[in-house]
Amino acid sequence: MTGTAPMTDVAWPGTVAEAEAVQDRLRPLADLVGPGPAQPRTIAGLDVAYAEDGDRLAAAVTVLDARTLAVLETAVSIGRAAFPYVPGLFAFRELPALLDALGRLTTTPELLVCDGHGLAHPRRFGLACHLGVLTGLPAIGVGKTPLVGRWDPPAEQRGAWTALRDGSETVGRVLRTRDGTKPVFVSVGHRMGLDNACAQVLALTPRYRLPETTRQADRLCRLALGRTRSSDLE
DNA sequence: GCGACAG
DNA sequence: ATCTTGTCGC
Repeated sequence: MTGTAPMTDVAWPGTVAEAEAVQDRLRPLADLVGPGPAQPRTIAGLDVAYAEDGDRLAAAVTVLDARTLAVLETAVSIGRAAFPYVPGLFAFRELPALLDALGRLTTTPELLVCDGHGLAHPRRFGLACHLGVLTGLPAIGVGKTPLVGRWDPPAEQRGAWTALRDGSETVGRVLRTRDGTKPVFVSVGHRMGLDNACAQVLALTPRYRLPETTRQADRLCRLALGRTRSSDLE
């Protein structure tokens, strides 16, 4: 009755200054060291696909069995971008849709793997931190390209890594998930330390560069967007 | 002042 | 993110 869209009845930033203020206010709530489950049973992947035209989007969550990587449950949410794309404020764009999709799951995943950064962010509060704090669930960020920081290229072998540093701080790791392939950028989100975050990412990438969780979510949101293209909400 | 800049 | 063909490699 009251909610199909979880965040529509609360204040949502309308300006860059407001959004940055929200990040500064929530940042202290993120747990950046909690070890998190060493052997999570279920891991969720989240991703969003956008329509070629405007800001119409489809968010997807896929819950996988951490051991077999089999898909256990999925959920999608169709909506519109809640904020323009601004590097550093990316979360405000898709958070409402992602939370809505998460709310449609019947099970609660033990870890969220986000498509984007966590601590490796200008104000140290990227999407993974934000999603983790709002849900209270352990969360990590896996980005395909850097947002902040400097690093040395890791060795070519899968598993090799180097520190991602911003100024004097280590904000994440540049991790090779496949021999001779472009590395990914792993950073802490909430309730899980960097060592475990990287271990989880390696366990999720037995064959491809990106985590299986992310790959499944990517497939699903693109499919959902296509299904709605010529039907649903105008 | 001039770039860089998650998705 | 999305728009896009072929091409190199396992």
